[in-house]
Amino acid sequence: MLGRGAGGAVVLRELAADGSVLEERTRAVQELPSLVAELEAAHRPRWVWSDAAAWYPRLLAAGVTLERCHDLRLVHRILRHSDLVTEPGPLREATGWDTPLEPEEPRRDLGATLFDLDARPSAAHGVPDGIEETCAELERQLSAIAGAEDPTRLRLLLAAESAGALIAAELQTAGIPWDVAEHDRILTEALGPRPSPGTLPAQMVQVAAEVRTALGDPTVSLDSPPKLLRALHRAGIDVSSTSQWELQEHEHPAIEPLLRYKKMSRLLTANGWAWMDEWVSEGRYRPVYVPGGVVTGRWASSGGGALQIPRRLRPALRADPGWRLVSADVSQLEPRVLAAMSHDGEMIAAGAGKDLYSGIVEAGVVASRQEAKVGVLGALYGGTTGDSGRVVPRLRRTFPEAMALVDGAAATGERGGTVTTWLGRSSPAPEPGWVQAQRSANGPEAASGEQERARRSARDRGRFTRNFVVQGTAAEWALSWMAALRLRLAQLPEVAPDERADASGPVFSRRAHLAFFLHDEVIVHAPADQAEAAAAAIRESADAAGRLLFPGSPIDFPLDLTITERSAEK
DNA sequence: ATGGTAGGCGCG
DNA sequence: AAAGCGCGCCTACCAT
Repeated sequence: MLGRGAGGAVVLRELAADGSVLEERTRAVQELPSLVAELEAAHRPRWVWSDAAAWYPRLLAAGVTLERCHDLRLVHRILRHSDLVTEPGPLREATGWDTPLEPEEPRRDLGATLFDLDARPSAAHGVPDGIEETCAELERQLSAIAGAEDPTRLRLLLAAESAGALIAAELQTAGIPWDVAEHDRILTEALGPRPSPGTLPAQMVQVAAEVRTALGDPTVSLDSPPKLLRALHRAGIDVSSTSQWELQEHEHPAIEPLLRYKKMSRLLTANGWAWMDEWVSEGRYRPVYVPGGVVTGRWASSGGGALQIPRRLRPALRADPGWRLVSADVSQLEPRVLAAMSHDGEMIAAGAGKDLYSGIVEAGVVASRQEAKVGVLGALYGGTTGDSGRVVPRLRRTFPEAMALVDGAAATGERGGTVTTWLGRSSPAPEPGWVQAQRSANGPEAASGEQERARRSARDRGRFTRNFVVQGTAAEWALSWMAALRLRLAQLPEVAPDERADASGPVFSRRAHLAFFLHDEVIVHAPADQAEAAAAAIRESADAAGRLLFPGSPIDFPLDLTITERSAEK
């Protein structure tokens, strides 16, 4: 266990399995990496600390990686809400362990403040990290886990979540190998050459002129939705917003160039040259990942937009010379997870060894893959209208167990209840105001408008809980996948770093490492002669994750996997 | 000037 | 208004 001691020192406390203290040492923070490395090599312990985001980057910067940890902050957030926890003790009260997930300012200067205790993100947002409070929190958590309804399952979740905390820090340290020249080429092709600051790229200027001509309005601003909307109305285009999906329903010479302008504008403002200058350095894009940042357990990102990189920029993701990108994504992760959770034999069979949507077509439920996809998404999201509304009832007949699971989750949510993922993450309880509004809308004096609002709000919540169990369990599968993969990659031998690969820092320039994660997709950056081994590790880890979560289930999780030098747009 | 919100759009 | 989930980020806009 690591915690802060008096005078800025770090206390390292070794605990036995029964919680008794074996040994305690106090060290200056500069001495921490070497001591931790020594103990890691000797014992492979589970490191307990307040917050991996606070402790681990400095160890990584010193070249130290760890196998396992227990992240008190992330674990607390799960235990605090989990319905599996029957003896929560003080865990459900608001404490410093429930602080916001992310630092106020994304930290992109890991080197500068590496050994500056007060600059640590935890200090900034108040996670307690003194050794005694760290120890006390661990005791509370262990006791809550031991008393839980299904401690084995919960422990899987907590271990996976903590592994995710290690992985997120490692991803940021390693960075994504990013080809600035290719990025610039894509921008230049789409927008024209990089303009001087404060001016628009040439091709955007030209397209904007086309739009203004077609609208018969030489000065209208295309970047202000209200002004643009009025100009559209003046030109006889009857839209209620300026969004692309509404615009494309209309016939007018201004529409096509306007949609083109919007695409260009989006690319420039979200991932243009300014983004490149801010987020890419030394051939690495280093976004900030926020494990557990989404209520369902998915990761979020903070700064750099790691989870929103547009597909058209994917070719800028390029392996170092002599290295490869091994990319893999899971086909239809969420419906497969649902099939396994609900033991729906028909749905498991539809996806067995092939594309699940095609399997649904072959089962005779719908005529086309597109229908199958829209229907399944409607089932997961609670769609009631249009194409998905038409298909969902048929899915309900063919896949009764799967549909009963999500329908049940929706019904629970509508009643104000909480739902729980496969491994034990529960949805937050509704706000007291929500419960009150539902109660009063059901009372005898409720106005019809109030009733309608309350019903809509109940249905909204039902769609949230419906999706929560599936999205959350899929996130658990993905964490388990990455956790297994990380350990397998660590078994691959180190190689001699070349000059360019040094950009990954002292640890990851010498070995295959995770470089990117996006909900159901990973990219490993590996030396070329280890690419096949890395691919095998990715596959084995996916199988392992399936067996870990759903032992004995015939469910499979097929991957699309490629080994390339440059990421494909797809 | 600063801060919060909404529109819009990128990702799964 | 994307028919139906979860996010983050940019800009314009309006309140303070």
